[in-house]
Amino acid sequence: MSNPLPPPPPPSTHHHQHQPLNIITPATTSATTMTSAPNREYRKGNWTIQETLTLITAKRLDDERRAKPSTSSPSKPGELRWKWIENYCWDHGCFRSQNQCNDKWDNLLRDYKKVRQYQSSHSQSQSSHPFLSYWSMERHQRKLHNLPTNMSPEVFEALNDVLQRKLNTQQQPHLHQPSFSQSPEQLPLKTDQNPPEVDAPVTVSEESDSSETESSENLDSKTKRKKVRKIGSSIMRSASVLAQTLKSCEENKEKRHQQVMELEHRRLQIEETRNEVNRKGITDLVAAMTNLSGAIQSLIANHYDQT
DNA sequence: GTCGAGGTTAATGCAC
DNA sequence: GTGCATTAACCTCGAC
Repeated sequence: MSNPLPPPPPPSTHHHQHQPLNIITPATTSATTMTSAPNREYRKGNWTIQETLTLITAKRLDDERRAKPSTSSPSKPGELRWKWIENYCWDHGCFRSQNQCNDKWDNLLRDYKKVRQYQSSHSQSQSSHPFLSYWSMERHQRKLHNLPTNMSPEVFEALNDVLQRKLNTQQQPHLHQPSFSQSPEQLPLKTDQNPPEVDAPVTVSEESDSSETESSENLDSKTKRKKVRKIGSSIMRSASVLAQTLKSCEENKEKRHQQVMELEHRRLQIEETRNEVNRKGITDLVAAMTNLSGAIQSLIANHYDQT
């Protein structure tokens, strides 16, 4: 578990690209209880999946840490959230700065939401042609749909987990709505939902916002749009659950009807067979009687001849 | 100040 | 070398 490698110092931090605040940070502002390095050389370049997963874990732990009201330090005054995450990452072999973590998180969320949006909104199109899941798409197909081309399932799952936990912890204190506290995979990936082509290639409904009794006089159109989106997504989710239930109900009804028809058909067949057997029995009986009477008659005739 | 969302830019790698 | 795709990083805005 422990990372054997020390922070790999990049050989040279020559040509920079818009370097964030802290290429080498004294970390004097670190308010976490974790590692506080005197100076750090942050890794550049693309994020590996392992780094990404570490970041996601850090984010989840940070959310949990902050969600607990009673714990020692939910958020110390002045504490920089992303500094805590940076420290966690640093302790787990991901040598990135807080800004890098923040940016990466933003970009991850964008991709995640695109995929989730696609999965949930297109899943219903089974009527005409089968829904092509993001995960079974080719690269170029993903591109066609303006989706990230290489989101890995592990990362998606991990993000999903974090967002679900967050959503649940946000909802629980206010109102207990067990209906949507499902397991991580459920919400976005149950692709059989029924989103009625609602429109708007907008970003995803993050959460079904519950506390919105605030005054909305000063909200500009953008804010309104966001709220409408949230409400819309809540309605969509409810509608999809309802549609799912109705659909399965309808399917069960149809199945039962088919079973009844099948039974009826079988009963008729049996009836017919029985009739056939009866008819044949009677015919045989008549033939036997005829034979018998013929035999009796010839017997009588013989008797008279002898006398 | 923090956070999320969204737009944008710059660096990088790859194919031709 | 050029064009394109990808992605890290920057920037702005609004909400809290």
